[in-house]
Amino acid sequence: MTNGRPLQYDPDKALDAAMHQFWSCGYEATSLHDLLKVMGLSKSSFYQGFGGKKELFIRCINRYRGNMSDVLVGLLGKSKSGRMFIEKLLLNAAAEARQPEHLRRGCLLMNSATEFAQKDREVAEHVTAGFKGLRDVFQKAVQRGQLEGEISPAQDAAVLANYLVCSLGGITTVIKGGADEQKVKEIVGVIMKTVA
Amino acid sequence: MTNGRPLQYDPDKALDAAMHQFWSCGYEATSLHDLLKVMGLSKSSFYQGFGGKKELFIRCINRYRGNMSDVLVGLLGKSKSGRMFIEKLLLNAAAEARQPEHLRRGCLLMNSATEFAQKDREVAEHVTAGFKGLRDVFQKAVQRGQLEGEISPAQDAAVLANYLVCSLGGITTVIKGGADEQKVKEIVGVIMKTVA
DNA sequence: CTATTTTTGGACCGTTCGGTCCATGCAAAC
DNA sequence: GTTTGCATGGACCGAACGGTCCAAAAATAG
Repeated sequence: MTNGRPLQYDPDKALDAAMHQFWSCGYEATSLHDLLKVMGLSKSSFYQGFGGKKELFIRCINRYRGNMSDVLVGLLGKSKSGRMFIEKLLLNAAAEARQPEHLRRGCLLMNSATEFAQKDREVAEHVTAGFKGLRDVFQKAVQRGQLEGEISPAQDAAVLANYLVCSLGGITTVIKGGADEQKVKEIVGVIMKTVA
Repeated sequence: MTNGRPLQYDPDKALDAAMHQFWSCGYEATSLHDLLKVMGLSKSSFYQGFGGKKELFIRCINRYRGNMSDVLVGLLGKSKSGRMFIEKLLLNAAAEARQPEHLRRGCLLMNSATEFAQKDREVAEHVTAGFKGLRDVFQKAVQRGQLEGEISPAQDAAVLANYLVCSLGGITTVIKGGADEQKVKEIVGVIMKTVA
C-alpha cells in the first residue's frame, strides 16, 4: 500500500509553474502542451497527478488566493497603519504599468472572473471565494484605520472594502487598457481621498 | 467593374452578430464554427468578406467603440446634467448584476483588454483607442458638470475622467466576481461622493 | 441569351486540441 | 533478489482548430 516509486517531480513547484502560466496567458489561451512544458512533466504524469486542465486550473486559483491572503495579511501586519497598507497595495498595483506589456498580467482572480464568470459556474464559485478573501483583507485594514483615526468611523467598513476591491480591479483594467503609471498614480490619489 | 452577384448577407448584421459572440465568449473561446453559425454564412463567404478571425475581431472592437461613443455622446446630450449622466452610466453598469450570469458579459473593451493586453500589440492598440474614447466622454461630462456647478472646478477633469474609467472597469469586474446589485450600488454611492 | 463578376457550399489541408492507454522503468519493502 | 505498485514516456485517439481552394451557382450589364 505504501510501496512504489516516489514522485519524480515536486507537485508544489509544478502547480506553481502552472499557476504562473495561467496567470500570464489565461485559461483558453494556455494549451496542455504549454502546461507540460512549464511544469516539466509528461502527459501521463500530468493526468495522473492533476486530473485535467480544468481541475488544475481550479487548484491554481485556490493556490493563488491562499498565497494572496497570506501575503496580504502579512503585509497588513507589518504596515504602519491600515490606511498606509491600502495605499501601498494600490500603488503596488499601479506600478505594473511600468512593466513591459508582456509582464502586465494583472491579477489571476480578476482575469479569471472576466474569462469565466459567464461560462462555468464551478470555476466562478472559486473565483468568487477569492474576491471575498480580498474584501476581507481590505475590511480588516479599514477597521484598523478607523481605530487608528486615519479613516472616519462614520464610513461603513464593509462598503468601503467593496469599493476598494472594485478600485483595485479598475486599476488592473486601465493598466491593461494602456494607462501609464503617472495616470494610474493620479487615480490612486483620487481613491485615497475617499479613504479618510 | 460594378457587375456581379450582390452580397447575399448583410455585412452589418453579420458583423454585429460576431461582435456579440466575442462579447459574450471572448476571443479564444469563440471558434470559427461559432462565428459562422451566428453570422449565418459559409466559410468561404467568411474569409472572402472578413479576412479571418483576428481581422474580424479588430473590426468588432472598432464597431463596438464606435457604437459606444455614439450612444454615450447621445445620452450625455439628453442628460439633465453632467453629473447625472455619470451616475446613470455607473448605475446602468451596476444593473448587470441583476442579470442571470450568462448575460453578465461586461464591456467588450475591458474584456478584450484583459484577454489581449499581454499578447497582441495590434489588438491592444485598438483597445487602448477604445479606452481613450470612454475617457473623452467622461471628461466632457465632468467639464459640463463643472460648468453646471455640480462638480467642483478645483477637480482636474482629466484625472477625474480617468478615475471614472477605472471605476467603471472595477464595477464590471466585481460583478463578474459575484457581487450582487446592492453591493454594487453601494460602491457607486462611494464613487459619486468623489464626483462633486 | 451571353458574358462577366462575385458569391457560395463544401471538400480538403495540416496542425493542434484535450485526453486515454499501455508497455516499460524504477524504487521501495520484504 | 524477488515482488509489489506507482511513475513515466510516448504511441495513439477522434474531434476540432483556423485556413485554403475550387467548381458550381447566381445575379447583373449589355
